[in-house]
Amino acid sequence: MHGKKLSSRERILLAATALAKEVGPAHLSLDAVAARAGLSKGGLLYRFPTKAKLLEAVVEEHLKEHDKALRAEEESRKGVPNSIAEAFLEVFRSEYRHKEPPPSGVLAALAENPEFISPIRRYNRQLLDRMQAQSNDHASALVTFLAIEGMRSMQLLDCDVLTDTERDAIMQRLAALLRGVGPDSTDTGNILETSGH
Amino acid sequence: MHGKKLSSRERILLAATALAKEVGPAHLSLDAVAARAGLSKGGLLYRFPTKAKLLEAVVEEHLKEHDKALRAEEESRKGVPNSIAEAFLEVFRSEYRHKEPPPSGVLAALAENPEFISPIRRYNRQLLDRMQAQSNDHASALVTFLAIEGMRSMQLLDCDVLTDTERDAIMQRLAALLRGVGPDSTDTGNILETSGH
DNA sequence: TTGACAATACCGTCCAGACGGTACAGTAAT
DNA sequence: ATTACTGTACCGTCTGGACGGTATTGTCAA
Repeated sequence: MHGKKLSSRERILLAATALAKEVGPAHLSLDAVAARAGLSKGGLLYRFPTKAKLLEAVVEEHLKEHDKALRAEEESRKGVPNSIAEAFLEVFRSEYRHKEPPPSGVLAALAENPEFISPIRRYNRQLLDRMQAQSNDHASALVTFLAIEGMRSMQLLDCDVLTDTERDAIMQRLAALLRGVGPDSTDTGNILETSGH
Repeated sequence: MHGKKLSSRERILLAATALAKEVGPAHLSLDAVAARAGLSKGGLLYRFPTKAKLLEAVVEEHLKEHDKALRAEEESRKGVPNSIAEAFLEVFRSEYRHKEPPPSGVLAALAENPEFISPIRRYNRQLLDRMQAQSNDHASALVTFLAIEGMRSMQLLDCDVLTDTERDAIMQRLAALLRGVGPDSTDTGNILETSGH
């Protein structure tokens, strides 16, 4: 197991996320975060001088972590068409397999001030651009992105209704979409070969 | 224009939703709702004895409205395969065309207490069951549901990154999926294995 | 017809507690 | 000396909600 000792910054960020889920995003208090992270309120405010800074860091950290995982998956697929969309799918699959909890801290940030999630908006837009730039079927890439965002959002909003079977079926169908199987695959059966222009 | 005479209940619910968006879901206060709805706090508390009851009503109202729109679309498609998924898609399209604001009140309810959205979870589960019960291609219905939920969630989370062109492309692709365009839709189990050739 | 009462739909005030943030003195390790 | 805190005390503000009062309308028996 990862019996690592965490930095206080990490402990604070984890505590914030855990508490946001437990008490509801609107009731995340600095006192509670400090207590949960195992330090005093003074110590917490030493690291993050305001609640806003703390929540910004929560969002930033989430983004950094997700990007790291995505780049890693991308690396192992260089050159393959739709590699980014496939990597995105795989990251979600992996998150799910490892039962990673939803980033409820992000929800707390949003609840506090909707502006706090604009880094995520920027990131997602860039991601979408990169996806489409190396895809020969924009619509499929888009649908994949959206369906996965849908699953992620459902988890984030504590509103997941899918069975494991359904989730598997979806992921398989998305993988098929990305490989060009599906509508008009009969007359464009050479997608894989003609991808490199 | 429309009828002007709204009941105080309606005014309150609308005020709550509008304010949740303006001040951030976590900062929705009874005082502000009362002021916006044009009555006193006492009056508000007369209609909704607690904040919890108010937020429950917000969620319930949202669900009722959505269900009404969905049933109407369904009605005009009786018997057609995938009619529910198609109706679901059409409801979203219509919401978007009419620029209906996202149900930010629901977000305030979630921020206050994640339990408040469990009616939505139940509703979505039932909807999914109904969708699949009259579909011959479960995976397509699921993907449609998810992609639309994805778009809806992005709007709700103030995180929409799609251009109008992209949204159109997605909806067209989803419509095609639902019509069963493409290869046989009976068994998609081993598509992955047969893709490399 | 009238007087008594009751239900509906609020208004205005007050308050205990929670929360974000400040201030500051002290400590232990580097 | 600096960094990274701890611990306590405190302040101003906001907020949910309780409470008592009020205006209007309706009901119904005498």
